[in-house]
Amino acid sequence: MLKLSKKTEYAFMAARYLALNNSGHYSTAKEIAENYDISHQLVAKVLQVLKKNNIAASFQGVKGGYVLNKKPDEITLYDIIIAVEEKYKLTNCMHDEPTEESCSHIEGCRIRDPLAGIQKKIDNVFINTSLKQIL
Amino acid sequence: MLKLSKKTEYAFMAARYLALNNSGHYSTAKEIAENYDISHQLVAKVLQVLKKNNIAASFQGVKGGYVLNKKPDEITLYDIIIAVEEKYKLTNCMHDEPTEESCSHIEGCRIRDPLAGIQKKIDNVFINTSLKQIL
DNA sequence: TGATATACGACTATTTTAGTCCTATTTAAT
DNA sequence: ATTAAATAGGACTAAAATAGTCGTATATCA
Ligand code: SF4
Ligand code: SF4
Repeated sequence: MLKLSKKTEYAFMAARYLALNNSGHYSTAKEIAENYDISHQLVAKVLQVLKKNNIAASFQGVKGGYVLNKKPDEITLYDIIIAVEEKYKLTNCMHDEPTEESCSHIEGCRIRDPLAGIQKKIDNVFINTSLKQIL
Repeated sequence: MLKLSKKTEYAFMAARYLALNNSGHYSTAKEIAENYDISHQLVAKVLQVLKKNNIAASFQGVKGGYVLNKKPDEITLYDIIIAVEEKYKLTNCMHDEPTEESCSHIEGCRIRDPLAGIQKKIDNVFINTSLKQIL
């Protein structure tokens, strides 16, 4: 309930690592995994997603790895969350255009609008926190 | 990921209903369930918890039911969440005193403190929204 | 005494999250 | 050329959290 997924935590960690190690060489998934003591493969996937969303840039091959694509103060935690979590929303009905599919109670529901307001405020918490602030 | 549980949604709905129907008679779980088209039993449980936490008062028997224990502007969404969700926290390590039990990565983790700050901000979103504001 | 309500524990099913495994491709160094 | 180290990414499994049901006890009114 209102918990951050490990995926997001790993993305924060990885981005943080890249921000702190921007000197010349590319940082690898393995390197990051060992530094934070987390699964190599999970970090690898998260990095791939960060790359896809232009938060990081990647280089393949033996001396390959990742670097950040922007300055740490230009990347918000919101950017990272949105990149990594397809389902970041307080309720199901906030994803697609609301239908019976997304929530069977949508008909009689009277808390949708207030919750949308809450959602915005929570979004803002993450929008207003840059990667730089968690270094 | 950062989703409200149905339990919490039902608690919001139930509290809202009680706030809007405070005229004399006690509101029953069945009544609320029908009004919002949700499971009778789930609402019942949620109401029991609200009672336990002094957000609502209950009366047993044939003409029994529930009423709010405070005015809608004296009840925050945070109160309701805390009542209903034992595990409302961004990360596992924020629950008990952090040990290896709560998170195996706690040793090398460098994002715990920043996340604690985020947690407070999110708490404040719910603390600063009263039941009255979602009527 | 029957009907209707709260109270509450145990259980099941479903969904989401976390994590692993496997294979392909790219590239630097030997 | 070959090998080793890296990204890229799909398929799969395991574990945990969520959602929902069932059954039974107790209280109260008519
Ligand atoms: S219950 Fe209401 S708020 Fe919750 S998902 Fe359904 S429509 Fe949205
Ligand atoms: S990874 Fe860090 S922040 Fe996340 S639960 Fe473990 S200690 Fe807490």
